[in-house]
Amino acid sequence: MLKRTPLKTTPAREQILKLLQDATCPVCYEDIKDKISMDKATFYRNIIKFEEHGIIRSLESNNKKRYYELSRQKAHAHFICTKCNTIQCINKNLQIHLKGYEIDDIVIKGVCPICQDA
Amino acid sequence: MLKRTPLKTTPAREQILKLLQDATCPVCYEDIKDKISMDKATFYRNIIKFEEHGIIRSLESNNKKRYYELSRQKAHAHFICTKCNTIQCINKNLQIHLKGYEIDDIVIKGVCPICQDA
DNA sequence: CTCTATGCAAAAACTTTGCAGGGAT
DNA sequence: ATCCCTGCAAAGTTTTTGCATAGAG
Repeated sequence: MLKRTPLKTTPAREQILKLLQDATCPVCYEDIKDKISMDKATFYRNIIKFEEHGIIRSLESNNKKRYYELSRQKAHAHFICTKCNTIQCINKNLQIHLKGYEIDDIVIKGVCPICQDA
Repeated sequence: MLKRTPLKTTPAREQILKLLQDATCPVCYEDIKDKISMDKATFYRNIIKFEEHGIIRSLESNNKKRYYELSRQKAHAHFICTKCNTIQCINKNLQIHLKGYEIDDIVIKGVCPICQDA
């Protein structure tokens, strides 16, 4: 992934990308900070670089945090539970067209089945 | 709006609700701070109360800010431009069903026509 | 060897909280 | 008279920046 960009390959970058690769849903810094060995400044600086080069996409939950995923994954919608703040990927094909608008992501907000039971 | 709740009617609350009523799209604190005469703590505390009582809904743009609108308005989708961070209301009827999920809002992210030209 | 990347600490941006005083019912 | 509401200042949370050093190509 890095080879196609001017970004140098470093242990920090490999760690971040490996974790994103293994993740089944978008993750935020807090989710992975114990699994990586680098300063938060390094993490965020690399995240910015990755976004600039289209390696990852980001979205924000309603808990103030920003979540990241590899953009290599096929474009898909996301469901954010406003109770537990988890983000799930929706693989159902949702076609939405808005004349003149470029659509990059669809975020559905609501309450997930688990939180509805509680 | 306030009469149906245990919340007392105060000048601060009336100002906030009036501004939300006049707004054509969701607004954040910064958008209206010059148009209201109250401390930001009062603003945010009232926002929280309004949400608790279902008077308003909120959503976050990708600029860290939270945006608010009256929930009295018919439910509708929102388009967030990731370039200029504006939020527009989409009145087109988008029906999305996800078994077991309660859907409260649909947020479409992308690039608006104006930013595409630039 | 050069320029990019990193760590640490401090700052920034937005929102929340503590506390004492004021106001609605 | 009782609680709810408000302003001010300070703290909290997540992300960003400055600066000196380390490391990749």
